[in-house]
Amino acid sequence: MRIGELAAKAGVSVRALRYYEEQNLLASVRSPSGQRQYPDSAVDRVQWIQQLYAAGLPSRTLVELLPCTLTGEVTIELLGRLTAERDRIDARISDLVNTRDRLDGIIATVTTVGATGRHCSPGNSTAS
Amino acid sequence: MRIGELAAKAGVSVRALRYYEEQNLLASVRSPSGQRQYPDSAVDRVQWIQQLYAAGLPSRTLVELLPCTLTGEVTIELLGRLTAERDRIDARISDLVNTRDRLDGIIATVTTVGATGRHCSPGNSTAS
DNA sequence: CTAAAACCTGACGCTGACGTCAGAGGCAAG
DNA sequence: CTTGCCTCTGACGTCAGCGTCAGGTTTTAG
Repeated sequence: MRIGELAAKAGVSVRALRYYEEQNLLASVRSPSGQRQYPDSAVDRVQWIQQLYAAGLPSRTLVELLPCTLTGEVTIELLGRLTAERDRIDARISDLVNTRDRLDGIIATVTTVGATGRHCSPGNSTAS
Repeated sequence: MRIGELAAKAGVSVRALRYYEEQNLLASVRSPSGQRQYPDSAVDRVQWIQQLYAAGLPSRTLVELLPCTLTGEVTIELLGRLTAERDRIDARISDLVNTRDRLDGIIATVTTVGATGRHCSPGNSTAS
């Protein structure tokens, strides 16, 4: 498939795909005229890249870890990096849960509310 | 307290605090000579700001939501924004858990490893 | 009193993951 | 053959949350 189709299927922009190639995250075979050709498997790969980006991993890290997350072959250093990143994600999860719970607490104190634009505060459930 | 002390106590840079003020996230009283003065409560406030930043909320959103997360007073629209952000954080947590689990799966297939620099793959537990 | 440390206001620099525009070539349809 | 969409390679623009430097004032320690 060509780049436009891959972009559509993976839900990213064409620019993003060319950027991934620039970062050595995604390879392509070139047609005689220079157009990029991708196998079907590229869709999953791109989505996995997106997921790791969303987890906060920068492209440098992805360059190192992406191959082994797909082949399952890894050196012991890479395994260390892998578990380290996993732990960092774990930590971020904890932080987010913490923040969400705190927001929930705040929301709970002002749950009972009047009409649009009205003011409300903790003791304002059925306003006088 | 002055800005340097606040920075130290809150664990952020002086520059960050001035930036927060620029973004109307953190107010200060000025001494006659123009130096910023903060109350003790500013430490908690700054840490809360940091936590919300870490949760992915941009400063524009913080400007709207920060006051009511501290006073408990909120309009119904703000309550909507508040729960919306909570839900977005929830979604991010789900994504991260998903990613972490996938990484865990990958790590599990290569857990038993040999010496530094050695190669390993799923069936390589007690290498020959 | 003086030197160091802390503070001030601009204002430009940085990083990362792209967006976007320019200018040119490819490719199937009518 | 030309219309129109897709693709190509640069290369500069963007945005956010600060870092950092310049050049000057204020506060503090000795």
